[in-house]
Amino acid sequence: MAEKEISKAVIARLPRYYRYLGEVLEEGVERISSNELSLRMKVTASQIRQDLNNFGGFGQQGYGYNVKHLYTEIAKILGINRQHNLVIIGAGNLGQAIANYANFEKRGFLIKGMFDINPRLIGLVVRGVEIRSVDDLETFVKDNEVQIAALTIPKTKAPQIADRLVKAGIKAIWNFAHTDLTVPDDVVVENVHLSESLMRLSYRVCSMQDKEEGKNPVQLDG
Amino acid sequence: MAEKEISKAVIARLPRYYRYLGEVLEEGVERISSNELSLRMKVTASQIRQDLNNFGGFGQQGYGYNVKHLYTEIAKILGINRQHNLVIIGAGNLGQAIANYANFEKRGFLIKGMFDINPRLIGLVVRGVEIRSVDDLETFVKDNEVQIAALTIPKTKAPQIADRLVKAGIKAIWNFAHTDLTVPDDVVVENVHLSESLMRLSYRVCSMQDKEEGKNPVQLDG
DNA sequence: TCCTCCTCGTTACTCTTATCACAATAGGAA
DNA sequence: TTCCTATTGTGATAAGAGTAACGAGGAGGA
Repeated sequence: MAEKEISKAVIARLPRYYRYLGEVLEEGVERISSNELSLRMKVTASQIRQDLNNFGGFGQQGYGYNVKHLYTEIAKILGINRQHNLVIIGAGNLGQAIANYANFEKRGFLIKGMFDINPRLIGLVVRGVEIRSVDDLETFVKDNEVQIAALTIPKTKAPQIADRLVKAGIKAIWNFAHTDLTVPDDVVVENVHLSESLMRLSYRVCSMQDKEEGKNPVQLDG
Repeated sequence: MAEKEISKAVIARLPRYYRYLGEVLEEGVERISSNELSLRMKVTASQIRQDLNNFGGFGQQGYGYNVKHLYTEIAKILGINRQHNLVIIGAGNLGQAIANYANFEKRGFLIKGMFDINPRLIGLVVRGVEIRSVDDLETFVKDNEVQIAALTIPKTKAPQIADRLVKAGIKAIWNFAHTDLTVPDDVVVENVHLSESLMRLSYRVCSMQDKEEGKNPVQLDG
């Protein structure tokens, strides 16, 4: 039980391993070596072996990894074999997009409720989930053992809603609002800052352009 | 023109600096030291100084950084002072959520068009942008000098659409499809894999739970 | 004008992360 | 059963990223 802390970078890669293993599994492949997987995923075989070894020896020398077994083991590690109850705060397009993504349910994420302040939306039903008033948030979270809240609301509203969620006993916030949230240590926040993602893209586009333009012109004293 | 390669980690932090500087600017603050900013952002002052220095000395000893100047310089670095023409492929909830986010336009991202295969959606107008048939994709991209495509379509359709975009001369793909795309070296792909983000969240929730449950029980032999 | 203090830019150091290399070992064939 | 091959698990090494420390040089007050 040495409970060695797992690096954040390793965790970040696990879902991708999981996705590729799922594909391999669908192809009917029974076993796979770290080398084969590394070719598909374009990472080094070393990294795959070392990453997996953080959680125990899933492979066998001379054989490789059993795809099905590894797939389910990673699911256990990620906790997507358990059920997570989820609410979505903000029933706009983004909130509805999340609600409509069916695969989340396959991974054990069960959307229990949606909330909004817009009276026109309240009462509507999205994929069998009713949109409720945020006034009922605390009661609902407690009654339905909700662990995770997806926050798809404007940044101005996000901090106060986050506070209310924390007080209601939520364990994690999936934050799409364009701001950083302050929460107690035992509450997890996973940020999805789309605007930052787009800015990174912009940087890379521009630096790519600069590079290509820089190549062509005649160099001084080339 | 030593063109030292900038680390990916540094680029990833720039949008966050930009966001905080924007807030500071709105507060009417004229100058800020790396130390003050580090307290707000909860990173070390060293890191801020070192990150910024990759792009030149924006500060002054004994004074700090001029907020407005630094803000515009980071915008230049990220390329969000230039205009980027954008199309959205997939006019579902996610595509519409992106189209509706007004701030993207402030950052120079101009949504030129939206595309879908669903005949019911074609012809509709979202925020002044008409939804078109994907049949018209190539022509539209060329005629409107579109650089960036946001891909909010199912993973099964994503690779072929990506190929078509690349052939039409697109420079970057903002990929929301749950798959990895293969593109030439001079095309940029920025992935937003929401399901992976949710799995990381799941891991952290579970390991937090395990930790808390592990603390409480009586230890064997204290 | 001069002096002191503040804060940057930069170098040195530490810690983390990724890669390499190889011994150990299971599988499969003869 | 025994040998050979394939491939893991892991310790050593290299690369990268983050932090600390400090000299240099304006800013601002006396």
